Amino acid sequence: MTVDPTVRAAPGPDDPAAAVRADVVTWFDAHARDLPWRAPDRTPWGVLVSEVMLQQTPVVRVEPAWRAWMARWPGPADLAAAPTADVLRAWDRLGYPRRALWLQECARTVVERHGGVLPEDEEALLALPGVGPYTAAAVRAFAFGRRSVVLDTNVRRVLARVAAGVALPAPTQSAAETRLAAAWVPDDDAGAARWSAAAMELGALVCTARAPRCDACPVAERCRWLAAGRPADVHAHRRRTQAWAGTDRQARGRVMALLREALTPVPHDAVAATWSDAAQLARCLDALVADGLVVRHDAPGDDPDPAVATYGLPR
DNA sequence: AAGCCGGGGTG
DNA sequence: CACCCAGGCTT
Repeated sequence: MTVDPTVRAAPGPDDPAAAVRADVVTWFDAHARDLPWRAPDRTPWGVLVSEVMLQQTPVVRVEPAWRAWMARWPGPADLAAAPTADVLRAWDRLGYPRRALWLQECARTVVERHGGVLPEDEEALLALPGVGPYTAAAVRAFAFGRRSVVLDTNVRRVLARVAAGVALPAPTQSAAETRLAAAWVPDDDAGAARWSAAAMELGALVCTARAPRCDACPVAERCRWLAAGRPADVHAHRRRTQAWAGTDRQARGRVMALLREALTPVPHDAVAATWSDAAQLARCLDALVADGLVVRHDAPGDDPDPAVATYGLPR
């Protein structure tokens, strides 16, 4: 079904949502973290870089990486011209290195299709590699100060508790949830951007997933979940934590860590030493090559035997 | 809608 | 040691 993004919050002085928004924004003004991508000298491109890095990676790990990254490649043209191997090394251990690939592709698209200027239009943003509904909305709000429905894991959790009265949002995002979030976003551009930033910050610092600090919450008196006695998560039985040990993701991570450190192509034997299951490693290497994260150099005489090939990061 | 894709800090 | 983190892409 389609969701009308023009749905507005009900006006009026007795609107409880408006009261919550006002208090959350006031709290944000006093408690917002001093993050570099919020600094006055930030650029729209810098905001986009931060949003991509923050996809599933915590703020504390992103901050130093973002500073180094922006110092090295300040704008999309700089990143577009960089060797991909350097980009993947700079990504370091932020995780999900395909994001680094997408970010460079994004930079090249911005240069080629938008003259090196990040577009404000939501459709144009969504068309960029690695930019999905969240990131497009976040860039519109935080880089350009435009109204958008920013719905990340923090906002989902805040609305689940304050508005819906449940411990945590459902495992998968619903259309009703998007509609609710849209209804909570103020009409005006500046107010909308401020609310989104404030709601995310509240979710990150106070209304946390693990141990919420309701005693420090600016809207504790209006929270449906707290009023209900903080009932347990209804969806707990459906949540499945992703396995790690022995998975392809761990194997891929081993390979990428090895190749990031290598200054010259790595012989297959050295790659094989990082993983005991040879068949699994072979699959992962094929997948990494297909993803564009790894390049396989066949031995002279065009021998396709993977056992005598060498591996490296793409130039 | 569900599965896949890193890595590390934390309760 | 399970859980969580400013998600996106593919099927």
